[in-house]
Amino acid sequence: MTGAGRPRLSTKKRPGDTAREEILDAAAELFTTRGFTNTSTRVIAEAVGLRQASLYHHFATKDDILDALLSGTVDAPLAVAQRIRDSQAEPATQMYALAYFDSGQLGASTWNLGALYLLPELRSERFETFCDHRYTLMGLYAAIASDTLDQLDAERRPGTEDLPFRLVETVVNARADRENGRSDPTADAAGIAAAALRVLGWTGDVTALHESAEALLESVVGIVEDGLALHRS
Amino acid sequence: MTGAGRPRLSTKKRPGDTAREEILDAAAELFTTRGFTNTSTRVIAEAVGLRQASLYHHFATKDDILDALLSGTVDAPLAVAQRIRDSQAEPATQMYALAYFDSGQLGASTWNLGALYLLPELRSERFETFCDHRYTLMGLYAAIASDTLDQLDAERRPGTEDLPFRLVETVVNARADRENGRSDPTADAAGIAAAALRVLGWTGDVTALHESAEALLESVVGIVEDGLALHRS
DNA sequence: ATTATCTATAGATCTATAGATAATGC
DNA sequence: ATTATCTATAGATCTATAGATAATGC
Repeated sequence: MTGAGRPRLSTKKRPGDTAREEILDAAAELFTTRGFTNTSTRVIAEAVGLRQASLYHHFATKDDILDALLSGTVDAPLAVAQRIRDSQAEPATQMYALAYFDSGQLGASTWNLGALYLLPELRSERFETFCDHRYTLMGLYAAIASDTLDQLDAERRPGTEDLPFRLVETVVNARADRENGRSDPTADAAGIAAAALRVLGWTGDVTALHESAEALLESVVGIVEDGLALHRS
Repeated sequence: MTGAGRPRLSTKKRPGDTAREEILDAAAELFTTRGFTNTSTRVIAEAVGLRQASLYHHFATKDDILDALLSGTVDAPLAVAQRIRDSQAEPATQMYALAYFDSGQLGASTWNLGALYLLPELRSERFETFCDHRYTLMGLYAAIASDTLDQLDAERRPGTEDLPFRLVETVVNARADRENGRSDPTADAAGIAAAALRVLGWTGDVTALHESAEALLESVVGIVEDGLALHRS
């Protein structure tokens, strides 16, 4: 696996099977801890054990590194959401499953990349694809939430169907504050999923929902992961 | 009010009674639309109609500008939260009032400064005071949420008392997405406040709560605004 | 005299490109 | 021959300071 090419001056410093993965790992840490604009290509290269110019063999621009990282965070949730929506499960089960899966991912990923979603830089055309995917995911959340509301047939306030998505996103903020030294008794993935349903007006028992959601996810996540792995290779 | 000092080359371009206010207004727009690190002191000065170096007569560093903006967003909510907590109102009324006031402010402020809360730059010592104030506010939310949970005496999941604060913060994300061209039927302040209570397990009628919260705020906000104005002068 | 601006600039960046070099693979 | 690295550098920034200048205020 050492392969062709002039050898590096430095030994390997980052996990990853390819230079590309090593770079993404270093960039993810640096972007989340020091900020995107504040992280120079030189410090990324240093963290990997490369010279600054060598990054440009793998990524044409610094924006491309950011895009690769962000797209990596939305592809899996989007595929899962689509399969959940196409399933025959009850809306409430779909809602719980989606919120549970995503808040689990956001909470457990190596770096808190969700903290980059608010970057004004993302408004540039370069990130249009990523933003489209994220908005599609948001739309699926709203659709499932809307189905759930229909079933509960409580009074509907405008905007309520956006709240489950927003609630899941708060995992990012809670994690950022925790990493800033704030010791928080943050809600876990099941707590967020349950809250997403309460926000929609669900007042029933959550244990049964948790079970059916787990079953739904089991039938969905395996297929998605195979699909993504296939896509990558 | 033109006052002493060499005249500017440019005419006035920003609202504000003092140069300081003009600078803060321009910086707020630029930091939120182009990012903090990505906004140079030169473009701030240009937006105000000043030369770059002239900024330094009013702020010693660029960080000081950011700190002034951020502190401005947390001082009023913190004062309001403290008075609400000290009031004799029911916990649920306190919770609703606080969430209602803050999401109103976050949604209606001229610039979406809340989008800057996740900046890694804030980890530096320079912003310790701001972060402390924000964490104090978070603590007051948690305390009021905890009182509300006690009164509802439902089963308590760990982390639930943090959710109202997080839910209010989502106004920032919804607004950022809306300003990015995403047309959202976002929940308004009353919608967020009601959701904050549902998340805690409140299933009762929200109309009465809204009324009592309005009354509580009326008794509290006037005093707070006088206090802050006094403090400023 | 004090104030708020101005001009000019030092010194330190930063991104991306050009072209050389040292491996492997055929 | 191809690949992945290296060295060197152009050109464009950016923050903050030094010191001059043109008003008002006393």
